[in-house]
Amino acid sequence: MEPEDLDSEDKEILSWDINDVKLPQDVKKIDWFQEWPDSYEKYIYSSEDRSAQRHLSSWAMRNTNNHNSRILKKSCLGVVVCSRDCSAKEGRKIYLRPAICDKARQKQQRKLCPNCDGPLKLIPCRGHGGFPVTNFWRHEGRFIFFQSKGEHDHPKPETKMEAEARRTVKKVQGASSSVSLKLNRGPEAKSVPGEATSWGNLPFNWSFQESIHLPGGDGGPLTAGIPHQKSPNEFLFKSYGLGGAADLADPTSTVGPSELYEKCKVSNARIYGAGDLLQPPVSDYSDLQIWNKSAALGRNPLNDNGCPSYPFPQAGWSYDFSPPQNALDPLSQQIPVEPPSAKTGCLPLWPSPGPDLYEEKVHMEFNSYYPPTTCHSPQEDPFLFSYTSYPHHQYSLPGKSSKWNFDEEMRYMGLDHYNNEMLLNLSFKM
DNA sequence: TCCTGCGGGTGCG
DNA sequence: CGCACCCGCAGGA
Repeated sequence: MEPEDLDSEDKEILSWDINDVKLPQDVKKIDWFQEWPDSYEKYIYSSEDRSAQRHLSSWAMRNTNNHNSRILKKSCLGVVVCSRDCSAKEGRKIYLRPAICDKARQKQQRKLCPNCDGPLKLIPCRGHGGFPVTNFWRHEGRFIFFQSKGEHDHPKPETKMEAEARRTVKKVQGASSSVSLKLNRGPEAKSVPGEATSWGNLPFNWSFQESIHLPGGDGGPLTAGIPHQKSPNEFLFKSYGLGGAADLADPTSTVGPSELYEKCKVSNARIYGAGDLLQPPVSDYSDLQIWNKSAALGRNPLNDNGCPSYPFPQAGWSYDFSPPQNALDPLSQQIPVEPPSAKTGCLPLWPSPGPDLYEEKVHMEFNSYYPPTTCHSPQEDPFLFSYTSYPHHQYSLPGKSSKWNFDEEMRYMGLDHYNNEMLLNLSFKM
């Protein structure tokens, strides 16, 4: 949003503070959920945004009692690193997610580095005047107001899901090292040549996206040349094992951040709908086919399944179509959509998917098990599968998925399935 | 077992 | 008074 485009009303909406007695209610633009809010940022989410409802953040944020039941305050715990500063494969650093629970965190710090068995150490966050960065959440009417104070002065930890998946895998590994991975593979699953096959390799094959140091980078989180810090392709890399798209996914690739982002745009475009690139031709109604198909089922194909069910179209609401600064919550991020309107003159989502791509999408939606949500976040979107050309990952979830129909998938896709999916993908990486 | 939110309580500036 | 932080509790996954 350009400042000069702001009218006084917009300015008023932007000038709120989380502590204000009265927060703006005439909100015209709700924000994409920000997984990695940093600096002094404010966002207004829909009260139906599941990620916002859960006050999620990929930073390790713990609850802080501010003795104000109206405003939830959370403070950052920093990141757990290897005190030996060891490096995993491809020079990736170990940035673990601090446990939120105090006891669990103490326990965590007694554990050893999963890479080198060295002691772990917690780097506290001191990004807010020497104190941890704080996030504030406040539910007000149809909106959830978010405000962050401070700038994280440490690398990003694993995301919550990565940490959970790592724990899960570790548990599985400990419980039965002889369990055949075949149990987790669908009949169509194929191992990818060159992939490691040990569970023990897991974390270093996928979970340390934050330590990815692109050539020319500053060694910190991905920022240079990229307006957000975590591209969907990073997620694809770590969770979907898109090793086939080496130049996109491989953190050791010589592709620089800007180039990477340019390449990302292709697959991001549909989702983020950002800028000129993302404006689909008005004549392109292929997405509406999906919409209509699903409308027949009485649900919004783009945000159903426990994702915010925005009244769609929602008069008077729109989303900022600039790219989110952070990756979306893969869990439940709705895709902010705006119906075709005189205002934007464009359709909300993918830029210009041709018929073939559309067909592929439909095929995958109905015939393949795919990342379990129809909240098509960039990370999960089956469309990205088509773009990223990685057919190996069209597999079926044994048993359960075989009886799923479209409607059930819409209904049931959630974190658990997501995690299942992650594990399935992990198995491909190993 | 851990996450999350709540709230009582303490200490500091 | 605001803030950071400790602690325990409860509900949930």
